[in-house]
Parts: sequence; C-alpha cells; structure tokens
Amino acid sequence: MHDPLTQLPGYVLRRASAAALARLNEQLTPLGLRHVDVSLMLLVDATPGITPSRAGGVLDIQRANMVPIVARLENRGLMARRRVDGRSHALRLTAEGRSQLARARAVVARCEAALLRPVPVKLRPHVLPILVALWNPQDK
Amino acid sequence: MHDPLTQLPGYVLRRASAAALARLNEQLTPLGLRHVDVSLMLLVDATPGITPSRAGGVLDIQRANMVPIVARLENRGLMARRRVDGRSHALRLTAEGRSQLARARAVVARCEAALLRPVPVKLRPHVLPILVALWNPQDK
DNA sequence: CACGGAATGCTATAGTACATAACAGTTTAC
DNA sequence: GTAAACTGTTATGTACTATAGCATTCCGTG
Repeated sequence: MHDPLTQLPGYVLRRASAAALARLNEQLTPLGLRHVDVSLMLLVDATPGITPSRAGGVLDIQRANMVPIVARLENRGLMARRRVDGRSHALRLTAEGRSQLARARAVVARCEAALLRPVPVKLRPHVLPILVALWNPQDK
Repeated sequence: MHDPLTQLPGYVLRRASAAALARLNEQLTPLGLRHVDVSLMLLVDATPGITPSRAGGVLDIQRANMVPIVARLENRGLMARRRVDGRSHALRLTAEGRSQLARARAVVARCEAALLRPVPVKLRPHVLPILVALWNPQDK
C-alpha cells in the first residue's frame, strides 16, 4: 500500500505540523494553556508593550480573533492591558504570567526536542533553514 | 523586532504548513475542491476499492468525518461507492473524477513546486526526508 | 451453529480555529 | 479641519476535528 501522498512535501508538511501541534497542545493542557496562548505570551515577553493589533500582525492572527485570546489571558491574570492611546492597548505579562510562561517554555523545549530527535544529526542544522524557506514561498 | 518564535522549528513548521495549505486551497477553489478532497481522491486513485474506514486510517480522518467528504464527492459525480460487504463500501473514482483529479494534480504540482522553490537547491534533497522525520516523532 | 466481540457506516453534537463585515471612537495626514 | 487610516470590538459564518452512541454486519471461538 504505497501511499502517493507521502511523496508530496506539502502533504507531509501538513501532517507533521498537525501531529506536532496536537502533541504540544496535549502537553500544554496541564498548564491550562493552548499553543496560541504560548505564542502570544512569548511575543509579548520579547516585545513588552506591543499592541494586540501588532501582535496579530506578527503571529498572523486577525484583530478580531485576538480579542478572546487576550481576554482569556487577562482574565487569568497572566497578561495586563494598559491604555497607551485612545485606541491602542499595550500588552505586558504579569508576574504570574512570566512564571507561567517559564513553565510553558519548558514544555515547548521538550516538544521541540522530541520533534527534532528522529531527524538524523547530520541533517538537523538544515531543519530550521528549510522550514523558514518553506514558510516564505515565491508565489507563482 | 527579533521574533523569538522564528527560532522554534515547531512554530515555523506550523506557519509554513498553514501558509502552504491556504495557497493550495486558494488554487483549488476554481475546481470546487478542497485539499482534503484531493488527498482522498489521490488515495482512492492509487488504491481503488479502498473503504472509507481504511482511507480515514491512512489520511488520519475519523470515520465520522469521512461521511460528508465522501458524500460530497459522490454527489458531484466524482466518486462512486459500491457495497462490497454488508457494512463496507468500496470507493472508486468515476471517469469524471479521474479527469477532475488530473486537473487537481496540476494544481498540486504547481503548489509543490512553489513551495520548494525558495529552498536552496543543495538542500532540496533533504526536504522530504526531514519532513518525514518530523512527522514520525519519538514520543517522550 | 451460536454467540460475543469487533468492525463499519452513520447521526448528532460540540469545540476549536479562522475569516469577513461592520461599527464607534481615535488618531494621523494633508 | 476634514478625510483617511487605525484600533478594538461584536457578530457571524465556515471549515476542521473529536466524541459518543447506534444499528447493522462480520468474524472467531467454543
């Protein structure tokens, strides 16, 4: 039963992504976080004061879809919003948010390691460059 | 604004997958197909008579979620179901399904080519092996 | 052969992710 | 100062995925 789909990088890319994402979310469940929460927290931690709109631009999340994500993290006391403008909000992690992020980082590191483990050592340096290249495609 | 997320293979994997999938679905729109339709049609074409249950096993689609997919393709005259068993159905492509698949194949080939284009030529042979390795992770 | 377990297709349902349109208030640019 | 652009937000729709449960059918073992 030779599967014709496993010859297609695009298909394997999708399956690999789905599998990795499922594993990450599973490992994140005990922390009460989802992968999107962690990605936003990582970004806010690296860029304190970033607005939801800009964060959404970096993470490719629509403004409208940022609302419930930020609200959830704020309600849990992990993130704080401060008016910096009549319309803009500056995002920052609370102390509890930072400590929760530290735990999430450990989970992420474990998942990333598990992800790379089956890749032959000689190929590992090429993983990130290849993925970045696949991410930025020449259209047409 | 150095994004800490672009250092994480898992994150870049997800973004690359999402971008590639969006482009594929966009290109597939004129054919009235979605990526999941094409993956099923490719599988059925390569394995005529496969049952929805087995196809779902290969494609990692739950049995329950196969129903509307198969029904849609059957209603459009692209796929046919034949009782082979009291409970099982054998799936085959109709003639129209095969010709539609040929068009879809061209779209897929174009997308795959666009996906690989930004990868340096020297690294391209490693793309598929790396993706397959990332797909089959050592758990723990 | 009978019977219990497993498999298949299916319905219904829920949750999650993602996209679009519209809107009020605010800022920016000319 | 007025028009255009931006921000956060609500509402809404669509696609994808997961689960539970059900009726029917097949299979293997006694």
